[in-house]
Amino acid sequence: MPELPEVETVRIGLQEFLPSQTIVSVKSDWPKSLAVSQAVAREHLIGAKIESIKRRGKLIIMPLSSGYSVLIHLKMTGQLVYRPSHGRGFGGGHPTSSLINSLPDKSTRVVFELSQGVLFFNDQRKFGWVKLEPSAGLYANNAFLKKLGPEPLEHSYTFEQFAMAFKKRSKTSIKAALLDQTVLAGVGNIYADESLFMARIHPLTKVGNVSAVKLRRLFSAVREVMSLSIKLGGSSDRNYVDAKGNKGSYLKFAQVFRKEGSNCPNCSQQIIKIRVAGRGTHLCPHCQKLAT
DNA sequence: CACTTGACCTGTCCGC
DNA sequence: TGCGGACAGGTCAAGT
Repeated sequence: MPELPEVETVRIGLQEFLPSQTIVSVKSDWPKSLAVSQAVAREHLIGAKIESIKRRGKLIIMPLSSGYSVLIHLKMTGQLVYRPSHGRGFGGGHPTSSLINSLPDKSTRVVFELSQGVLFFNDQRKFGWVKLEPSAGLYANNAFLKKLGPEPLEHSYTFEQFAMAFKKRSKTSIKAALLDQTVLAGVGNIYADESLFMARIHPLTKVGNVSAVKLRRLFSAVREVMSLSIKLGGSSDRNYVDAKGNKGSYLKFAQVFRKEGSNCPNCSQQIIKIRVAGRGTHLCPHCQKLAT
């Protein structure tokens, strides 16, 4: 479920509470969720201090004082929810409008007991994972990180980089290329569909058949759509919540995603759902014509 | 090599 | 109400 805007929203939430806290204990009941041996955990995880919360693509990275970093991938249904210890609320006197009432629950896979609270990693489908790797050379050594394409929201990211990466995928569909994390990092199914609609490109269009003008429009659309979603706290279908357990509201503003059967906001023809690159894909067949 | 498909899991929804 | 099958926002291994 979580794509770049959701993971960034989680990161922002964790950043508020976790840095400088010490990890007291870590427990897991599903080995694949916590891919860290007991010995390594004892040596480099327990007793270490969390220094900061970073994000790369859809991956959360927490550098520790031990010289190791905790890596967390939420995949489809992962949640990272922080609960402060008794007497240490979220502050401001506001009640926490959390949608998750009591934790742990039946999808809790990993529990991090911290010096001032508890961090829960919940994951209904068990696709997500927590790993621990040395911080030195992490971005060059980690198999996932070293293949990851550029961050689309970095100011330094240019259209030329974007176009260059797509050029190498000229025979595949534009949607498959957008979802390819080695082309650019962080786009998933929701933002692929929304970006392609905004750029008026049919998802099945071969990359090589997308005009320069439309490719430039797509570059802007990806950044616009994901920036807006971060402002709105991401997209919540049924699983996604942020670090406090709150849902995001982006889907209220979605133009085509899960809108099949309703009218296109641009031309009022019916939005349809098809299958592209093995994924449910939403588009307006009138606004997004297949270029050949 | 580029590209596509199935597997990893649980839960929900839809049609019979 | 019960049951089978399709499907769900991600990524990797294995296939063509």
